Parts: sequence; C-alpha cells; structure tokens
Amino acid sequence: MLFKAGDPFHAIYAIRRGCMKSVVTRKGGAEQVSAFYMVGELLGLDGMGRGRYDSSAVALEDTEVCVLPFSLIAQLAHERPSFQHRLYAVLSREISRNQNVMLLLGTMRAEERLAAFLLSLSSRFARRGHSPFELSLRMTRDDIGSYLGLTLETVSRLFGRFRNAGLLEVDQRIVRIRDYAGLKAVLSPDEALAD
Amino acid sequence: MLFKAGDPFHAIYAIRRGCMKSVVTRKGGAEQVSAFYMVGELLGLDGMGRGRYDSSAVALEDTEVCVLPFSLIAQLAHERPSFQHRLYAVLSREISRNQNVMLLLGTMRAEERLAAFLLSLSSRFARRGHSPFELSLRMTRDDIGSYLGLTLETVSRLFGRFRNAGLLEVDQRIVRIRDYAGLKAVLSPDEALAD
DNA sequence: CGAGATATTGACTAGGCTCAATTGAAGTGG
DNA sequence: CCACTTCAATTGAGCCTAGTCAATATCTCG
Repeated sequence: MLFKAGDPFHAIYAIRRGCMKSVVTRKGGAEQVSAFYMVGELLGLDGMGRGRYDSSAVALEDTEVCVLPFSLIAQLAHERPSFQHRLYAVLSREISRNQNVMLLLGTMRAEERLAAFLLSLSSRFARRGHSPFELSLRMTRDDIGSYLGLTLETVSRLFGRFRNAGLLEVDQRIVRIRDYAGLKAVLSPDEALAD
Repeated sequence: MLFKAGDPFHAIYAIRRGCMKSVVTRKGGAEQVSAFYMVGELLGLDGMGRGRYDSSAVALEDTEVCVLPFSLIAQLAHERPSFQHRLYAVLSREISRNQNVMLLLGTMRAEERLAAFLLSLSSRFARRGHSPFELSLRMTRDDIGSYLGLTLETVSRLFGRFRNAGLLEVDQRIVRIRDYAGLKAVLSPDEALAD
C-alpha cells in the first residue's frame, strides 16, 4: 500500500513499473476500486483538495513509483506556465475519466461494462507499446467486479460467455481478444470508450 | 444550454443565481446527468483537459452565471500562488466528488442512493443559508434517476416509500425531511455522504 | 380550458446477486 | 518433492431488486 485514505497529502506519484489500484471506502465499510493505474499514469490527484488522500493506493504486483512532491510541482508550475497548463490538463482529464466511469456504472448493462473495460485496457496497452490483443490482467475478478459495480461471479460468467461467443480467449489472468470488432459491438449499437 | 459537449473550452462558470445540470452522452446515445450545480458552484472544469467540454451544461430554471475566462484564470493563478492553490483544490475536489458518485453508483442499492442524494442536497442547502429540511428540487424525477443510475419510476416509488415510512413529506418538487436521522439510517449501518 | 410535460402507481419480467459447492493455482513447510 | 493450506476462479440454483411496459393522474402554461 502506497498511501491510505486519510493520510496527509504531500505528493502525487507516477508509476514507473508495475500496476496499482485505487480504492475508496464508504463509512459503512463497503469499498470500491475507483481506478487502475499502469506504467506512466499518475495517482494521488484526489488528495490536493482537502490535503488528505481520500482513496487508498494498493500495488497489484511489484511496482516502482516516482514520487512527485507537491511543493516541487507547485513551484515548477509557477515558474513554467506550460507546466502549469499540463497540470491543469492532467487534473481535468482525471475528471473526464471519472465521468466516463460514472456513465459506465449508471447506464451500461453487465456485458457492456466488461466490454468497455477490456477495450479501454486494450487501448492503454497499445499506447504503451504492447499488443492491444493480449491483455495481462494484474487484478483479481473481485477487483474487476468492484470497479465495474458487479460481483466477481458475474465477471467470471461474463468471461465465460465472451469466450463461448468467440470474442475472447481466457486463461486465468491472460485475456486474448479474438474478435475486436465483436467486442466493440457489445457496446450497444456501436461505440467505444475513449480512454 | 450554457455549453454543449464538444464545444471549445475557454471559460469556466460560477453559478450566481439558479441551478444547472451537467449531462454526459455515450456514443450510443444514452445520456446521464453527471452533476447538479447550485449557487456558488463551478462548472465546466472538465473542459480544461482536451480543450473541449465533454459534458453539456443545461439550466434547470432561470439562471445567471459568472463567466470566468480561462486565460484570466491562468494569469491570476500565475500571479498569485494562493489563487493557484485554490484552483488545484477546486479541481481536486471535483475528482473526489466524482469518486463519491462512483461509490454511490457502484455499491449502493436504490434506497441508499436516494437517501444519499437527499442528504447531500440537504447539506448543500444548509451551507447556502437555507433550511436543510426543506428542499426545493429543481430537477425532474427523470434527472434524479439519471444521476442516480435509476429509472424515473423507481425514484417516484422511493419517494412514496420514504413518505410512507415517515421520513419525508413530498409535494411534487418540494421535499421536506421529517426524520433526518431515519434518512441517514437508510445508508446501511450509519453513514452519510460528505459533500 | 386544453395540450403537453411530469409524476404516480400497478403488473410483470429479467438481469444480476446470494449462497453454495467444486475446481484450480500457488505458495509453505516438513 | 509432495501433502497441505490458502486464495482465486468457475459454475449452478434460486431469489430479489429494479427495469419495462402501460394506464392514469396531476401540473404548468399558453
């Protein structure tokens, strides 16, 4: 665990190697995975508002991060307007990303959610130079379910259903996309999740 | 409509009078209300990332906004570090707020969602000097349902159920909270939504 | 007053959850 | 190296919550 909800905020982190998840907890105890982070992505942005992180960051495998102290960031932003703009953009894009997840949780059915999730992963893999068709998941079915607002059983069943439909090859946490177009078509008429 | 998803971004807006909603749309056409904004709150923050708004802002009644051109904001932030920090805080808090909504959509049952929504509204009303027990909703049942990931029929039924349970008095869009503690208790053991 | 939008209520259905059993994978220690 | 434990994943059966479809009621406003 890199930081816990409630910890005082003084840095954001960039993933250098590995993979992490971000978890938010309800007062009642229920918790939900709010994001997965891969190499090159930033986490901890939610801490700047109140000076405390309100999610916890947990590594899903051996992971190295780059610590970016907030004081340093603020200074850099002050000195270099272009850096300042980048920072705004990063924060704003995190808002957009979350809005997409809200859309997923609020309007999609289970199959659509998993398809959107896999397609999103696929494009992120591709952006990092990996094959967009061979996904190596680092998280459990439970994590995926939590992120998608489903139970782990439903996620497992959906993998089975997609496999039977010829869309995927599933071998534990290795998922191969065999019919990319077909997977996209699961998203109702014909759409894809940007990020 | 103040701005539409896709419009080029050049300003954020502060509500001076009235009430607005923010709507995101899926490529497939399905749409969802992603936030409601009251007096004093900021909207349009999601546009900074890509230079285009990715949600639409729609007024729910006669509304006046204060236009805050981004160029001006960036300049002020550069000149006054305290302003810069406030801006980060605002952006970050929007992220936190969205995470709470994701928690709501991902983990709560219908009753819990509506209770959380009403309690959140209640505290926002209180912060603006209104009674926390007399909520004047400006949005339709459909808007509420969309925001909470429910159908308008379910929202209507829940209002009825809460009324019968003595928690609320419901008169169209005027909702009076008659049993604040009871409403809080709907949130499983005993919790409340911060914002 | 009438038209259109909004809200309520009912009956039925279905998608995803719960509970439960089983299998499989991975790590531990003798 | 293999039994043993533990954790993760799969699969099944039955149920329940919220969605769908449909009929009315109520409000708002020209």
